[in-house]
Amino acid sequence: MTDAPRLNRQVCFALYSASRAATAVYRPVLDELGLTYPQYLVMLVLWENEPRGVKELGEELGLDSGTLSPLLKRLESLGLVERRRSGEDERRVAIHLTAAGRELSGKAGAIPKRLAEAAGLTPEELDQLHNTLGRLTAALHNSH
Amino acid sequence: MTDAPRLNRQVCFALYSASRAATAVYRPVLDELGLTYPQYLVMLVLWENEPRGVKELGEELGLDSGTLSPLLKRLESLGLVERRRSGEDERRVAIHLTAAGRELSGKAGAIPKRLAEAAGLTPEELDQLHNTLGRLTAALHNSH
DNA sequence: CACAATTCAATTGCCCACAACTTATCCGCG
DNA sequence: CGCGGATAAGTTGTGGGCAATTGAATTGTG
Repeated sequence: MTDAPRLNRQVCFALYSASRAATAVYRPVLDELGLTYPQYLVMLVLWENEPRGVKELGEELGLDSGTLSPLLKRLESLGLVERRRSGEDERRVAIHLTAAGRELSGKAGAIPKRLAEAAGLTPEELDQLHNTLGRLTAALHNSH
Repeated sequence: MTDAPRLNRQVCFALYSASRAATAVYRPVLDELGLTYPQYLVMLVLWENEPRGVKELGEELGLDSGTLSPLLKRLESLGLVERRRSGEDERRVAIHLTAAGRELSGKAGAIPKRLAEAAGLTPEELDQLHNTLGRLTAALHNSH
């Protein structure tokens, strides 16, 4: 018996722990904006390009309508977003930013620095981590 | 303006995505055991050493009683675990494995290989990833 | 000894993740 | 044209995470 399985359990657990630790660092900052971390991710996508359909958002973030529909309703009730049924295709709901939603982008701009500061890694290590995680995620998705 | 903030958003999102992708790979295998991923983590800790108090489990896994109490009740109703109020300190609840809980360890032994196979990374890369994630998590926790 | 502060587990309430299902719309093909 | 399958979004139900609170037991201190 080698200890390989044990190492792998730790890689998986390490991912799970690191991810929760990262969102915990974001939490107090996002609290000031009144956003949760997944809501912040949705806003990031919209700040890049809007309007977007629910399905498009889901493809970017890897989330389904079961997660996004209520989340988007909350963003709408916060006044950051508007959901409009598409005229051309009545099945689609286009998510538009409101003026308040667009404004929030400014306040959010300083946020990512927090993680960089808290990470305790060099820029090279962060870059390599990003690269490895990207390949890992792609491989996991392709493994059925 | 550099694109550093953008890179960092991506590192954070990459962690979140990779973690979900990893648990998605585990899900079908764990389904056969009737466990969720966090339940599996609790069982892993118990297989190493039991009985354990709720707080001890929480420290190993970084979870609080709000998460663990209902999870442990589910494990108990599955017949894998028993919760016994400690005699010496009536505040504590000791989590014991049942015979069925101990048996499950055998079936679970082959699981970690799945992630290794699905990961598409070399053992060296996995090792380095594990190391980087460990340091990252520690730094994030120390950053208040 | 007595009382205040601490500790442990559980509970409540909110939000996310995801499977399974529903409803409405669209599109293609006979 | 009309119908059958595909597609978009929403709903329901289960199980995490996590903050805040509660209640019970223990510990520390005067």
